[in-house]
Amino acid sequence: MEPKPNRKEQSHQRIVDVAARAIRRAGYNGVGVADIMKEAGLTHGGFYAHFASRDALLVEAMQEASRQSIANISEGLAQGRQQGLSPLAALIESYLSDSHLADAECGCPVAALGSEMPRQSDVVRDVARERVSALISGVGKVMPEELAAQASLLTGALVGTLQLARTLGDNDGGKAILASARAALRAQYDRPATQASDPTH
Amino acid sequence: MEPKPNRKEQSHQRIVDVAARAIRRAGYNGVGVADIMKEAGLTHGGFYAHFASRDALLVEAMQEASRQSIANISEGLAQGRQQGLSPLAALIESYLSDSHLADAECGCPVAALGSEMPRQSDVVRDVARERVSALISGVGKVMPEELAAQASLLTGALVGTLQLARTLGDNDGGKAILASARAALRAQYDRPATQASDPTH
DNA sequence: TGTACATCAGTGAACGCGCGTTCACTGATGTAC
DNA sequence: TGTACATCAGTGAACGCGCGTTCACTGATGTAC
Repeated sequence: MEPKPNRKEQSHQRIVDVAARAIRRAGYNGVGVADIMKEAGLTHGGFYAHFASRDALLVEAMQEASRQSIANISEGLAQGRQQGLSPLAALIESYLSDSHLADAECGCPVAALGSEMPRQSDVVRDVARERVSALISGVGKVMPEELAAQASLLTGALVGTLQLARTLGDNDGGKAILASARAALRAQYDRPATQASDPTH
Repeated sequence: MEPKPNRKEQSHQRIVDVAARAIRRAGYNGVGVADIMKEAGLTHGGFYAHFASRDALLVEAMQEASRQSIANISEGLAQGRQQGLSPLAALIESYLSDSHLADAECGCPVAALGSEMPRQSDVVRDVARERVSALISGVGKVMPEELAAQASLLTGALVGTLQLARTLGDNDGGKAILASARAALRAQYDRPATQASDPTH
């Protein structure tokens, strides 16, 4: 299928990789085209041979960031399984981990960019919407069936709690919030014998 | 104490009011000094007679936005009480209401700016931290005592869920998430006879 | 294997624009007499 | 009540800078013979 990427494709991928990290570190508006090209070992003039516009790069960067984040989460689930955790417990522990607090650059783009997504141009917002929907349904697949109706709430809780912790700081303040949220979520969702709750009430 | 604001104080307050809405609508970087002054009926040249820098305005705008948001939430609690809701149920219903989804400009600044807060300059980030802490403790005061340990998790859930809904859009997609989150939260937290859960497990 | 040439990824100077900030000036407000 | 003057909030032109974008050019890659 994809035998060996040629020189241009390698450069393209390098730019997208750099941008995927840059937007999570500094926000959609936080890094310019010239910075990204420089970090990729190129000069800014060549940018438009790879992308029609800055927005077009943001779209690819969002997709790449999601790909990386999904891989990270999958790895967290696998590690949790080895430790005897349920998939849901492993998700909670890895998403709300101290390392995810500290390393936004390689973490979930929805948490890193949540409040900025509604304000982006149409193409960027479209891909953001898609990544949010995918995150919610991914979280839902990790939950036991009788709790699936709470997938969007749990997703919101994970994303929001991480943001609050990051605002308080990568120190005791932020870590304390994560620890308390992990404990509360596991007490709620991850009891061995879960009595089904009725969300329609 | 404050008998009657003179002309300059009136202008100052008008600029801060405009900015408090602008940052929630367009983000910290979304509106320039000139735009804000224009919307306040002034020209941009006079700005630095009121503020030492753009950042100084952002600090005051954050505080004003929080003041307004706290007033809105208090009003929601009062309305909920009239309808026979518990304080916690009223908070959930008003924070995750369709009108809060649609009207970010007048809503909670933590939800509107959550992912951008960690990236601001020191002074802006300091006030953001303070507002986040105040929001968490405010949420805690509305919760029954045995659930107080979950204040930061619930705050994260409210903030994150609203952001996800806003990204999906002020339409069926966003509204559906809010409705499901309201139902799930009230089923979890707002049962008439709450059996205390043990978050320390 | 070696040479001639076409292709094309990347370079770097330049553009127009909007931003935060500065400053000399204006014109209204309010006080002194 | 009316005039003269000081104060000061607000004006608008100008600044330097960084951004996204364009484009003529360079130099390396790879194919044809």
